[in-house]
Amino acid sequence: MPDLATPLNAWYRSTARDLPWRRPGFGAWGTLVSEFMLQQTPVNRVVPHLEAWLERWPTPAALADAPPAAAVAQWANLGYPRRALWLHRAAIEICDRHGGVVPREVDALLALTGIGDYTARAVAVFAYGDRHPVVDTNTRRVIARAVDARSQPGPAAKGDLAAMEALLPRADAEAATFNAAAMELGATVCTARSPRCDSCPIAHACAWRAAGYPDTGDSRRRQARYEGSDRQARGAVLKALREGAGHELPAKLVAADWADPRQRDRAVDSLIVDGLVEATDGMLRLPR
DNA sequence: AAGGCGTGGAA
DNA sequence: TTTCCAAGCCT
Repeated sequence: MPDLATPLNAWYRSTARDLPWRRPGFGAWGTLVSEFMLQQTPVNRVVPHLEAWLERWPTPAALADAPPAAAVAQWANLGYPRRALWLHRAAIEICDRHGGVVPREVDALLALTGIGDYTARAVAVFAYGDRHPVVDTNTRRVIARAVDARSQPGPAAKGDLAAMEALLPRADAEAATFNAAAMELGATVCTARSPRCDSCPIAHACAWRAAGYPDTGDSRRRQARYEGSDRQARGAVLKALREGAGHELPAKLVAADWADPRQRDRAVDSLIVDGLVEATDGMLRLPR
């Protein structure tokens, strides 16, 4: 396997996007919040919400002191609102277990609510500069192509970490840059559709290119249709509560115009199970 | 371990 | 219009 880090890191240093969480001294809390928001939400939509969030809650303690309803409401339309609830819980856990300081150890990060293999290592690497493999969907696609000569990655697997570890430079700082560079390449050049191989800094070393760009199939999961789904109904219920005064409304008025009333009720019930909604004597509200 | 979970922009 | 896709996590 040829060295990918030297050309990729050089490319990153000259062309990487200027993003808030890449500013020097951005801080571990900012990094943690950004990573929560970036879980399945595009970069461009995250940036303004991240800045507003950190202005309101500049520390884990500040968020931990707020009611969960405030976090869910501030999350606005970023999607997957359970992440707001999980981030709020993580802030409480950081205060309870770590004195209000975002932990540095991967195991401690993994033990926080809403943090998995990706986010734990992203914080340890990008906030603290430690040496770990950081593997997201971009990195998996870059490795699938450059190393495994496949057109698309398989489903996320534990072995992904070892595959990235094998490519990682020895020095901490170079390893951190390589982690970020692999993600950046996947996000801007080695994209899922229509990759820009002409502009790729590691095209000369790419196994997929050497093999003639074979279509090796696509094992990714298909997302269920959103229009008319329970998920869309949940979204409508939560949107109403977010925008209601005091994040509270008479149950009968919440998404009252939803076409299928039984689906609406099902959505409310599932939101209550998830802790995103509370019900008391005819009222629905975001969790206090 | 396969499926559920929001939202909006691009192709 | 429909489908795809986006710095995943949890159960």
